[in-house]
Amino acid sequence: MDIRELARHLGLSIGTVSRALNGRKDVSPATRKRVIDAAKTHGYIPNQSGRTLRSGRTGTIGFMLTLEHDSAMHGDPFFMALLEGVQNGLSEHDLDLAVLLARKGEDGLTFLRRHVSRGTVDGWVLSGTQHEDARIAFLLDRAIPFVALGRTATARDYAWIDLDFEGLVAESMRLLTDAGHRRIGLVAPPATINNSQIVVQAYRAALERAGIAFAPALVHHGETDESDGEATASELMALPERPTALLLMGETAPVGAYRALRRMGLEPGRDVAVIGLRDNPACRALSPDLTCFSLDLDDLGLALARGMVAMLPGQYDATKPLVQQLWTMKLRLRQSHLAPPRVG
Amino acid sequence: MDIRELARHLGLSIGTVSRALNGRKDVSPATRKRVIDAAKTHGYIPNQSGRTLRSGRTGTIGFMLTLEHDSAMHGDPFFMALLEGVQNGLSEHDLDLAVLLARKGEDGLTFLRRHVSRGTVDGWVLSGTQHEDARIAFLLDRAIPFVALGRTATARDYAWIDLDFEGLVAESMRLLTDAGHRRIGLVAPPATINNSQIVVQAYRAALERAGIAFAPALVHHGETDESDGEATASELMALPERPTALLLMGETAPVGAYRALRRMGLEPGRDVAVIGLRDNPACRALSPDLTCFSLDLDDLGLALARGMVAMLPGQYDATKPLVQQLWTMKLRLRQSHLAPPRVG
DNA sequence: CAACTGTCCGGAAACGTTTACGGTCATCGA
DNA sequence: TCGATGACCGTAAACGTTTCCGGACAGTTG
Repeated sequence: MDIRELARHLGLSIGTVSRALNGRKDVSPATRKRVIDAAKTHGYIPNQSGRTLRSGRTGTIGFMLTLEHDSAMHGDPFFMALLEGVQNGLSEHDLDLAVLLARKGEDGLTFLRRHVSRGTVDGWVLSGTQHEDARIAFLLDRAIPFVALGRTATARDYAWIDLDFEGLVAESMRLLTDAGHRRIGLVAPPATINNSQIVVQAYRAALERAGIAFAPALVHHGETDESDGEATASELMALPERPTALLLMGETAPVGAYRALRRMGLEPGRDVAVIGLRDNPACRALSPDLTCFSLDLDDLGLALARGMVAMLPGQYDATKPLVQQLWTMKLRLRQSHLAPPRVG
Repeated sequence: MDIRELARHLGLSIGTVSRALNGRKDVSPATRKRVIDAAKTHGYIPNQSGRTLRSGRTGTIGFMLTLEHDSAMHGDPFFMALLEGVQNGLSEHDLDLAVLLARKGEDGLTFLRRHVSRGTVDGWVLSGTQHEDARIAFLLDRAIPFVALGRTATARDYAWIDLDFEGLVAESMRLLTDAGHRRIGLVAPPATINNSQIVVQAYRAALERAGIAFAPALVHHGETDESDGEATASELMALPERPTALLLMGETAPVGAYRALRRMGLEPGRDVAVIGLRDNPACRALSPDLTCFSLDLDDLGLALARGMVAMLPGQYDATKPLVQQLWTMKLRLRQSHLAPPRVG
């Protein structure tokens, strides 16, 4: 069933049917209703290729998932929950969400270039932003709508939403330094990831505020999944002057860290203070309960969708400021941070 | 840069350029090379809408994610890891993967109908198959290629890959009944989900084999996420004759169950035997270590991709049998199942 | 040498939709 | 009453690509 057939059924021209369905002017209310009813009963749904080819619009927003640098996301429940929020926000504007994965060995830029020239989607939600992110420049240069989940180093203006890692780290560090901890291990994402830089800066600022010297050995950059959490926790605790507290900026890193600590005969929350990143199922499974931060992913997804829609040609208003939001996460005080600053 | 411009650059016709790029006959090796080189240097990538409109092929496979009945997947790391495997398998055939989410309040069938008539993708990977799944019939009727992750009740023949829940439950039950457990609580997915039926059947068969009467009160159907795991574990343990063992068929249900047990003063693995479904980060965080089953999601994803590709028009061979695989999961014996069958 | 065969390429018609542009009425104000 | 103004609808040209068809030419065969 295509538009031609539907038009024939109605005794109308193709053009009128199209205008009626798309809510354009130059159609009488009576015929519009007639067309819409007929479309419904005949189950007519416009072919997307034809529509896109002509109008340039796809009605779909792409969520770019690279799995390239962020292997930490594999077992990561973060995105699954986020996606639903994004789709809900987009549904309000009759848009669909398509999560696109880069191919094996394909870097983010060629992935994006490929999909952009193919015209797969109308706009992009970017995640896992690097400190220097070529994707941002690429999209800005061609004026392609996007919103980034995460900031980057660029001076150029673009729409982003990011978690308030500064605040999160500052709050964690205050908690620990106030309790007397002076050697605090930090597990941060790979240095290329923008958040990693932010985390380390906030960490150093907190140290300075507390009058503690910065010890590079206490900071570890790398993947932040479970196995890496285990490996780096072991390394940190094997240091000659080992830390009395650990700050783990990964979704599942605490799971591995707990295991590493126990293997060394150390009990989290009693012998070593531990603070995690986000209150996810994996972290909720830990015992003693992990002190970490919580976040409503549905809301975050909704905000991303709204930010995205605001960038679309129909909605875009150059006079309005771009969406640039910092999302604070709420500290969940539990037991794992309670270990006193005992020296090993 | 479109094909017309590229053709002009080369002094060739559009048709020849298209044929050269698509590896068709009727092009001399010399000009083919010239065309391909020019396309690369000029960064020409065919527009997908034009291509699809004419050929009917999109070069994309859709992974249908409903989030409708399976809210258990929200915090579920299962799919994230699976998707990468699927994409890797599809990349071998130059196909892309698009994860499509149903809109809020949109049921699976209308979602599918919408995308099928829009021509979004060439084929589908279905998950969360219901016992009576209208999507299967819909796709079969229109001869649209698909592979389902999960079986259904239909007698019709189609491609599927499923986890061996029969074997998984049988092995778990044998473990428990051999140890003397006679009251075993079961937490299964909602009854509409096909796996739920299989699980319960295997559960009942195992009981019969062990000469134990079936007690309906010990079986709970419902969501199997963390909070539901907590709620149903509480319910089951509040029974007048409470179970001495729990079999939890959800990714994160054990996390909630552990919490529920401890709140009642019961220690998993000592006072109550617990067996979980899959060895994911959340379950690895539990202590005592959860006895459960492991599975290589990369391989599973790859198999899904291969099964999908085999259904595509170019590859489909009616003489070959459809992909219908049962994937066995390996039992990981740890501590949580060790509780003796003490009566409360 | 004629007829045939095959290789390589250009021309042009699709695919299904949107949308600019005219055209036909009826209505309205002067 | 007549031109002007809208309201409404049909026509046709795009959008970018694939693919069928036929033509030109060279090589091969009888």
